[in-house]
Amino acid sequence: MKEQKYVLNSCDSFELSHIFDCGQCFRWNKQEDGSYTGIFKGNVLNVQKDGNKVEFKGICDGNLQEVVTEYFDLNRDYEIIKKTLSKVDTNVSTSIKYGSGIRILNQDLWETIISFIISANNNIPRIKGIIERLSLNYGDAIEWNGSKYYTFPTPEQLIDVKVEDYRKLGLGFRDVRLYETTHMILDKKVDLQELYKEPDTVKVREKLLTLSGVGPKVADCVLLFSDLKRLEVFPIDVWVRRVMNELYIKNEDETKVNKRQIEKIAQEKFGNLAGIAQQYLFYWKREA
DNA sequence: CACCAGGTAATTC
DNA sequence: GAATTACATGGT
Repeated sequence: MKEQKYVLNSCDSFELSHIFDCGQCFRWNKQEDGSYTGIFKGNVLNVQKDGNKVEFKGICDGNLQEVVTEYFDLNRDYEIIKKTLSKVDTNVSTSIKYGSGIRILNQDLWETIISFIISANNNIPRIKGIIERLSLNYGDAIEWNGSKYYTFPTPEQLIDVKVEDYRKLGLGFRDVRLYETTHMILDKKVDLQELYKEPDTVKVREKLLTLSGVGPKVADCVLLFSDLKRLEVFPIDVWVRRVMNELYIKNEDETKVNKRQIEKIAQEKFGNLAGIAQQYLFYWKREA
């Protein structure tokens, strides 16, 4: 673990607020100076944007440039993606202008699974609080700039944690799900390393769905937001259902809109970029 | 004091 | 099988 710094001199499609506030991640917090500090994959990092320059500094195990390139998916050309998606229609084009600096992160698979199990029927401030308490209690402390940060606990660090312990941390009814899924992964009933090797997204999805507390929505978020990175996946939550109904279906009662219908439209309009389109639409609708 | 929050699983029809 | 309901917790 060593202190490192890396500066990116040109960066199209990179806005801190778009990336960190679009609902894909829970451990990045805005600082008073406008920068963001976060903990991911055992690293503590502060990201500051100044004009067209992005400065990354923090404590990192490997080479910071490589770590950042991977995590922020910097080798993917979002300008081309935005150009393609903008052609779909004016609504999508508007949403892209609104969230022009969004990038979908390559987050740790295990952490993403647990985080989105916690997200079920929950709100973002509370989700963040629960994840912080989990990390504080069971993760490793990393000191940086006079503050302590806590890594997200590994499955092994949770091996002896009981359902009641989770309940005390304020997890609510998700306590059992977290316990069961942790042990399914520890026992390799679902082998996370194997998931990376499976090219068929449908099969990976089926495997994720066997985990406790993982339903269609959570599985899709994991496929899209983790380093499984399946950009064709289109998670449907209340916001996405709302915006898709408003734009394309126009049913009187959005809660009654058929999920298959939304998936079909998303596939037809956005194809293998559906997940990215979902993020622009979600961010646009939630912020507006 | 109802109602909601990036749903899921169990139950019921 | 599709539709309904319980599930903790903290904030309006």
